[in-house]
Amino acid sequence: MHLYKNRLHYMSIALSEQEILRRESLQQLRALGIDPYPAGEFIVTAWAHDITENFERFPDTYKDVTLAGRIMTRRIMGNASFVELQDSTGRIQIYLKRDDICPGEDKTFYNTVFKKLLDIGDYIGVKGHVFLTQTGEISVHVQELTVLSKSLKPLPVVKRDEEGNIHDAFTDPEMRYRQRYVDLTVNPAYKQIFINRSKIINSMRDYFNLQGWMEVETPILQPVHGGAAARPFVTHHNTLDMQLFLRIANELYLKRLIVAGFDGVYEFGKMFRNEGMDRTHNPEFTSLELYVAYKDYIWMMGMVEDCIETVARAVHGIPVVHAGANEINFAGPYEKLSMYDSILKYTNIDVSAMDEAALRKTCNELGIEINETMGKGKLIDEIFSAKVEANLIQPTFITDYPIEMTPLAKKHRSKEGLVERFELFVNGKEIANAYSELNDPIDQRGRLEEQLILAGRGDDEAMAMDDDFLRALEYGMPPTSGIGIGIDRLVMLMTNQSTIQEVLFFPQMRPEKKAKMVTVDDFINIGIPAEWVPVLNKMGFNSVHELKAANPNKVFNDLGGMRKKLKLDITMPVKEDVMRWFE
RNA sequence: GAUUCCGUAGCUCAGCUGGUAGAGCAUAACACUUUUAAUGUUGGGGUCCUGGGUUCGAAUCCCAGCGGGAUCACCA
Repeated sequence: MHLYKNRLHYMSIALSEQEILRRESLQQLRALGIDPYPAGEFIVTAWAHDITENFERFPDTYKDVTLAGRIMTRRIMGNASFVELQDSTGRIQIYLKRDDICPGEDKTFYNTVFKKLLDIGDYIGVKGHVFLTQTGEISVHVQELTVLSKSLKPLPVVKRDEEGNIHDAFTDPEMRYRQRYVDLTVNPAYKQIFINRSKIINSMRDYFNLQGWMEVETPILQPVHGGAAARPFVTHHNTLDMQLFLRIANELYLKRLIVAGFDGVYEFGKMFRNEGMDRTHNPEFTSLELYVAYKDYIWMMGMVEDCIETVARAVHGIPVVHAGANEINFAGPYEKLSMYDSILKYTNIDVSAMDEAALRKTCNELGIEINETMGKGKLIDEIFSAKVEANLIQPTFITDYPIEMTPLAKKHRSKEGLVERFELFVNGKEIANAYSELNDPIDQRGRLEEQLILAGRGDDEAMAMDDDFLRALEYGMPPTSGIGIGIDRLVMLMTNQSTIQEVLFFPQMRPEKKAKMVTVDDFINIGIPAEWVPVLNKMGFNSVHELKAANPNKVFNDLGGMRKKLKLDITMPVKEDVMRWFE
């Protein structure tokens, strides 16, 4: 009890005035016999969006409704009040009359509980009938009100005027991302992005399942990080005493499942790459990987056209999507350009026959920065990135990449030096990457050995050797086509967002700065009364060490000042005692 | 990692060449039975991000740190 009291006392200094008031309201609710956090089920029969959409057509269906949500605004006018209630579907105005919710003599529930003890952000349940106010707003006339959950921290209040202009918007990206729960409460329009994200993933899953392909899960903790070119996160397993990596890709495991005899396998999963963060990169991101046996990359292009169009229709009803200033049409077929042809088209330079020296010269002429570690494939990629990518607004397949860039794809069936690979570009960004998968185990071993040489040259993204994967290939993998789709970027495209943070509920952030550990016991041990410890903390002394470094006379004077300022009803220590703290 | 801008009340933000900390909303009190950015009157609320420095005096000027945004580099 004593400890509890101290904690309350400590909090009352650390909390804002409004937070203290809400805690007091909480106690008063309990004192009135109202549980601010009731345990029982509250049966909801109606939702805001449905009522505002359908009330005028079917007024008779809304004569007895029960809904639940948060109080978002209150307009109290004496013995009648208007409240905007927000539930998962939207907002609706509710109308409360004192004598309706307090039919007897005792008006405490309206005058005290509703008017004084409830706040913006509190969850309530209401039962009543839907009607039209004099000003024509669909509202719920409340007969019964139930407190469902008390909110102790004030929500930011976002106001909208008649023209729909937003005032005092909650827009600080740091607060929005760190406290997504607040963001989505006061900016509910952002919920649509995440609803659409779910629709996108579900429509793809439905599409794949309809083809008879199987959803699988493969290891996130991997002893060898393979399947992509990126720096990994490293961790350690205690029992096995071994280094493990968080996967940068799942490609090699899915191929093992094709070896195992499945015709089609796919996985939606998080990948982890220990690299930069910006508006298109988060350290963990979601990819979809799909592998289908007996298919090639040409077949895969048709599958992608069909699948992505299905996704666009699932979200928007039509295959046309707005992305920034562009209008993108996902109805296939999409334009197909070989990598060399695309460079020819946008630069008038034919790089198809160039050797490494000629490519270096071309890069220099185009003003593209290069370095010695770059091989032929990387140089071509640099030219492509700099001169072509941004032009690819409508969905475009770029096909037939140089072999040096792509150690896991099959050699082109007819063109020397190329592989059977395509990437799908939309709105200037890569959305998907697909191959006719390399299933020749000897060729695969050779290609991974070339990667080791690149690594030796200083390329820290070169792929690692995976002997077990090679062993699997040696048993035999059927001809297979595989594809990877960056789900976050697909969602960005489909929801017209320019930053990845907007399509992730909890984007990676630096850790919040924590308040220094307050060592209450240490203060008490040197003779400081417990009730004065929070005051010292408030004055900025978070450890005994910090306190002892201060001027004892000033501390004594300041204690008096704080006592007055905070209107504390605690005994002032005598000066001799304070001086003793510093011995 | 580089450049640049920012950090003031619960929220959104003012605060000039340095001189006692401001507004709107929120909050508290009173009034008000169909309002809707409700209204009217009256209050309370601040570690001006942190730490140094210059100065008689710093939210303001200088330095360092922390945190965030934007642009660029690497990457999907």
